[in-house]
Amino acid sequence: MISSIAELIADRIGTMPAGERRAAQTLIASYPMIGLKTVAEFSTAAGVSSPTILRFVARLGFQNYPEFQSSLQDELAAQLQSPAIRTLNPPSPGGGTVSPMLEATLDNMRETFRHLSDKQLTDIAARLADRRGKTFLIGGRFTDPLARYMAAHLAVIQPDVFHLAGQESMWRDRLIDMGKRDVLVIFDIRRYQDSLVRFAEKAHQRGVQIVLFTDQWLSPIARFARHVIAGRTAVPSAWDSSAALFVVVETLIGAVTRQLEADGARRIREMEGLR
Amino acid sequence: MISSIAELIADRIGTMPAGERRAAQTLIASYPMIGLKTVAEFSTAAGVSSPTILRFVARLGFQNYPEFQSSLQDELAAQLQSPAIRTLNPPSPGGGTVSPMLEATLDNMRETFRHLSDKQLTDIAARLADRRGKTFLIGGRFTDPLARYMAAHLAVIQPDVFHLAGQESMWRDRLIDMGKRDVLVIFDIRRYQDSLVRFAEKAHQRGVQIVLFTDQWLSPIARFARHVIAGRTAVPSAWDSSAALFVVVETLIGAVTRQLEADGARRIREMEGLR
DNA sequence: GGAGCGCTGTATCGTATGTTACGTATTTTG
DNA sequence: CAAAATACGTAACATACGATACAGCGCTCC
Repeated sequence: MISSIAELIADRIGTMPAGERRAAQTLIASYPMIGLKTVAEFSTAAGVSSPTILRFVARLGFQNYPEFQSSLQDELAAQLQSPAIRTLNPPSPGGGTVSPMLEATLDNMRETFRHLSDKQLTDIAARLADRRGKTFLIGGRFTDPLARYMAAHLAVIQPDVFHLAGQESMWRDRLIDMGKRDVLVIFDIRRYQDSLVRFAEKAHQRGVQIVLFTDQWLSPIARFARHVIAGRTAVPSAWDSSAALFVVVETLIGAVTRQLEADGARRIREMEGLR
Repeated sequence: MISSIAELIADRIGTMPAGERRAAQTLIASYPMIGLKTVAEFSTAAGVSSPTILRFVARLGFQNYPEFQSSLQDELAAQLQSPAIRTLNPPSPGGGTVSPMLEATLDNMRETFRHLSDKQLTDIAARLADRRGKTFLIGGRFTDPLARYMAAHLAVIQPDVFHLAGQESMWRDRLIDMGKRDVLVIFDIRRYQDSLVRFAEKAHQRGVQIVLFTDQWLSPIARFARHVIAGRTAVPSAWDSSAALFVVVETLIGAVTRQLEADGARRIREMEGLR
């Protein structure tokens, strides 16, 4: 079974004429980067002419050069999605139901945070800690618990935190309370819910700043969002995993808490007194 | 020091207008593959126009689009040569908010699963998949979302799944419906809630099998529980972390789903039909 | 409420890129 | 050794890609 272009080349390099063989060798030598550049660059790097490069990719079975490049890109993408850690850490023995799931989840978290800068998080935290406006949270079918979780914590350290739950008509009417200074935190992963998209759009029209938690494919709500957090969700299971997003939520809760330290502490003490 | 384009984006995304920010977000979401494609593909993926993409790369400091692509390619090449060193998000200096939190969370998960045998999980999954009895789920102040999350998933693949919410008096009365064949899943971490303990005790007296999700210090409910899952919760934050428990929940959901494969699949198809 | 500014998309343009045709060189075969 | 076939490069071509000018729109600030 031939799965990569590199293998394909190794398979056919024997039957190639001299010029094309040089092309093949230079591609293998710095695989696959040269193949992503232009035909002209490729040809000079290999010391042959452009048509030779084109004949080379044609011999590999591609209709044209762009198709060849797309194939290389797909390969790269697949390679990048399964982080090196997985190949370095042997697929832990036993192979029960636990390990693959856990490993994938850990990878997801690392990947998610790799694409998430410290600055972005502190920006969002600052926005959430800004007490001039209200904070609304809402989630989809399976992600609403995340919204609840976040709301439960934020509500402890600051006022005006509202989790939008129940019937759609219920929270749709809350739009009337939302304005420019307010923040709407939305959780929406595949399959994206129309009702949420509509809600986000209307909120956006009212000037509400939207913080979106979604998957790597980005919910259409990203159109309206001020901040987008894209978490990895793929795991060897029938379901998508929200664990990475969950960890981001906890991180954010921690960051907001730190920013509200002074006020928050007093508030918490008061609360304790009320219990 | 800014070494990667991803960092560059994170640094400037705050100062970008809406359209360019969408470009930035889509690039980050599937970094860096989109950036290697054509402007047209990039723009449609981001839902903006081509000029916006070009303005975006210009704002990042590149003279033109090809220069931007070359830069991405160089980054990729460097990354591929030393897979072990992932330079995207450097171990944030100055002890940022991200790293310690994430590291602690990952450690928690590894520790949690180290003390959790495959057998224990499959046992619990089997119990939950047993359709002769009903399944009730309930959680504490901050862990109730976990119960909801689990309930939302289980309810899709089997009938008789109930999340106990609302006023204490509401779910206390549901005790009347619980019997020997039923399972009660309880989430309770510090500070343990008296109301939950009392509820668990009464359920236990009625012969209900209790599955307890708690922290490493074990809620008093462990006395009555048939299965106890102890997750690590310590993180460098003002709050405890439920992330490890969350991952266990997802793992369990996956395991139950697998056990109910045959029935579950038909059930899901039926549900799809109803939508 | 009006004027100004900044952002965004449409339409157009120039050009770099991939592609092809053709002539020359090189190798192969009878 | 001659003749044919194959391989390769040069040069012209067409397409599609990135770049730019311009107009419409919304927003902010007087």
